[in-house]
Amino acid sequence: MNAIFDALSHPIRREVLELLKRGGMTAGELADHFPVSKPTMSGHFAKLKSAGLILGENRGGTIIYTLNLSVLEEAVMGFMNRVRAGQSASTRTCPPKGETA
Amino acid sequence: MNAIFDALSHPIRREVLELLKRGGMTAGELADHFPVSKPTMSGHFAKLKSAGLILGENRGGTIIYTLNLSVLEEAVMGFMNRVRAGQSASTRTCPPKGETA
DNA sequence: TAGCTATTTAGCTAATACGCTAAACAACAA
DNA sequence: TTGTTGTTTAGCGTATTAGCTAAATAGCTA
Repeated sequence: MNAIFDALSHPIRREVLELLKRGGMTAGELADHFPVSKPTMSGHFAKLKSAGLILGENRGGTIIYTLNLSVLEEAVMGFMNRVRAGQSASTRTCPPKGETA
Repeated sequence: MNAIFDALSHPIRREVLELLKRGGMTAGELADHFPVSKPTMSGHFAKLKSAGLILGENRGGTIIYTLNLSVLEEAVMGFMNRVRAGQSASTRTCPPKGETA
């Protein structure tokens, strides 16, 4: 939980997650999207990875990072549900089961 | 966006939001739930307030904080939708409109 | 082997964040 | 006015974070 929200607190790291939504990208490709050095980006990747939000696959010299969406979903939606618990239907994200949207 | 995710990065601040889900509480009531000093809690309230996540109403000497859920919803769900965009139906949070859950 | 590309690690600086105590401020009661 | 309660502000110490450059590591190609 903590590591995940910590990881989400930096705008570059949130944007990395967005870039990965369509599939894997190499560390270099990702780094090229941001105006900071590659070592700095490597630190951001490390934080995202240790939070479990991305996975790194080593493909001979280059590393392909992919989004681990389920971990993000579970942490963020779990928190939102805890904050919303007991709220009225008007603020629910989804309709109750068995009802039409 | 940034201020909101920054505010969410500290576990005490997330828990404050959860405590406020059922209604307003005074700064002192909130502070009593945590093992840190009141000045420290005051700093956490200030951060939550400047992010727009809570509102403080001054009722003669004591301050009542309330959750501003819509700001939290908009930021967090907005981000989740950006990260999910283009994902398959199996990972969607809600069923498409007009379908039964 | 050497050389090239991709990425991380090491080491540093500067800025930010979090905690504390003591003091200040505001509202109310005696 | 004095005291009491509730809360924030001021000031400080320490830890963490984010950025940099330079160097190290890993894998490929020739």
